[in-house]
Amino acid sequence: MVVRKRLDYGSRGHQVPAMPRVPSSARGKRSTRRKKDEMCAFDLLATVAGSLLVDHENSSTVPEKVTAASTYSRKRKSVKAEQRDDVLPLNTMGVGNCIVGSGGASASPRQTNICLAENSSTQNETDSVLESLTVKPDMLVKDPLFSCTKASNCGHGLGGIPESGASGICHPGSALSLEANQVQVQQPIDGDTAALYSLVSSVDLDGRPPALVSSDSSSGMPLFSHDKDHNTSPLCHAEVQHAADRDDDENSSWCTHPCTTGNKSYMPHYTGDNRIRKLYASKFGKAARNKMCGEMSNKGSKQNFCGNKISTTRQKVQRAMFKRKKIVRRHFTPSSAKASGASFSVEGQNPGSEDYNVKLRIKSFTIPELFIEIPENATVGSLKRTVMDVVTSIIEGGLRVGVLLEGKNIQDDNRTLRQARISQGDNLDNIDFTLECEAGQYSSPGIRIPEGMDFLGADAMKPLAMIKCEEPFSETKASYNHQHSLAEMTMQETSTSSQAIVPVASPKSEALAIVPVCKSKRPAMGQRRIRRPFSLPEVEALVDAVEQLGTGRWRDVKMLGFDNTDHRTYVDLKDKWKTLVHTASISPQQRRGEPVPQGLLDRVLVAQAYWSQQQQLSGKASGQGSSSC
DNA sequence: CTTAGGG
DNA sequence: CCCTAAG
Repeated sequence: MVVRKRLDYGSRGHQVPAMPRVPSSARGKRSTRRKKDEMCAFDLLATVAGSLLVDHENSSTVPEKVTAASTYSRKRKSVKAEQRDDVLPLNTMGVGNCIVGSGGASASPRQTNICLAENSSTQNETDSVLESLTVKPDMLVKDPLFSCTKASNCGHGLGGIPESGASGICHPGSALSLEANQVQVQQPIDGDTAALYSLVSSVDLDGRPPALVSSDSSSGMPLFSHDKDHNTSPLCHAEVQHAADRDDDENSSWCTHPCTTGNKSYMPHYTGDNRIRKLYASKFGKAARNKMCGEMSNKGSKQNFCGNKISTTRQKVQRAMFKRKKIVRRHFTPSSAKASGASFSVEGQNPGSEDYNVKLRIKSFTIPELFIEIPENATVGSLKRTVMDVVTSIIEGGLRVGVLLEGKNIQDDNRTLRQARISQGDNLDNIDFTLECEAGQYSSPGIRIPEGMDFLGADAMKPLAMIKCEEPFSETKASYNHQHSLAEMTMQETSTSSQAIVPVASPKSEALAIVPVCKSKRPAMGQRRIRRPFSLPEVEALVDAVEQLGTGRWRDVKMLGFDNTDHRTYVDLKDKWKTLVHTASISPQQRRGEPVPQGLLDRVLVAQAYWSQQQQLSGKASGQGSSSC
């Protein structure tokens, strides 16, 4: 193997003497890092997809008019996860029940199931190419509470790394649908259309009914003000429990102090000045920036706001390194989600009076047009995760609820349900809801499952998926069908209007699919790369390379052992070495993650000791001008 | 762009 | 894995 050397590396010898055994003392300094509470896709899905029951029991306590505006935008809250036991694995690929994102050591068991239902008859089920299949996350929650499960590590599959490799593409006609728990809300039958919107909308982003929003006095970060009108609408009887959305299993080795890892002794609320600034800047700042991007570009005022994001040239450079071989070929069109199959049942209807009970249920929630490019050896788990990320991205952007009566969109929010004839029994079967991306917030036009993830073969639960944004113009697109092309062209042509809503014929839904096109040049700017734990072969390669080259030449280490691995930068390798040294220096009981063979760890310690000694010596030598050793 | 080191 | 100062 040839190591290309830089010119300025001429002086150092590369021969590797026998390495002395030296007791290790290296102990990386570490710190606890709390993973951002990210909204779990499952929360979101359950939220959006929650069956809706409109019940008119206590109409007397209900304000006559509830406007949509009063409950539209809610602070997103996570809903306490409940264990569910009726997951419905429908994976037709025979993979069975696959949990996307294991809960790890988190306190509450959380899991997410996304089932893949195959709709197309054209694919080969025996190979593992997830091609042309219908992605259908299917979730059932049995009880009427607003319960949901979640994958504790979901939500941060962002910031993908482009990679070369063949990819398959999910059939554009894929539909993503789910059924979820029920949310009961009470609603006067004579309420406004807006009130109906509100009820649907109120279970949207936070998974909490509006009436309960303000009750969360214990919520951790009171950074957002609650809605003022929270008490104006005691309509919801959904029992919603909330809890901080933890990410307990996100104990990245490079950011977790050994003392704090085992016990989740995080300090969620502690923030020193600096820390608070940083946290705020990096997390909310980023989020805010992203939002700003969407909003500002929506208004066409400062489209390049995002592009000009404060970023040092170094960062750009470093990121550019990842972009070099970008071959992202997944495309996802976040079309509007249509809550289809809404069915109504009417109880005790009393047409003459204002007292009828109307039960209204959204049975499923469909997101048509999911384009996912999938490499040959992607796993089912990776696909699930991808879908999760996609859906999260969609829903996080905010959703707008529309009400369709007999296919016609009811625009007037102030009309009463009666006026809108929604109260009439004979057309209750013809009500649909639409959920549309709010303000074109969707920010992940590219998504991709990296290939080559399963070095060890088996872990379908690894968080493999990643979302990757790319410039719409960059490379040749894989050949999609017309529909895709249309969406794609649309994206390119509406560059100034990320809010543009483009009708796209959807094979799966008779209704018009509305595609809010969000096209910002760099939608995922600032997205964190997905965490990809080093596999054993990778570790071996790293150790090999470091043994030969030493610890100060990470670029060469990369070239020696990871030259064809785009997603590992030399910084990554350096970091991994750091963690390896740390891992090797702690007791095996304290180690987490994929166990590294002790033999390898021993080599790590030896190499580390040797090369650090070499560095010291060379430092001395150069300091003293001349010295031989 | 690379390294080194803190977060 | 991110960020950044410093070569």
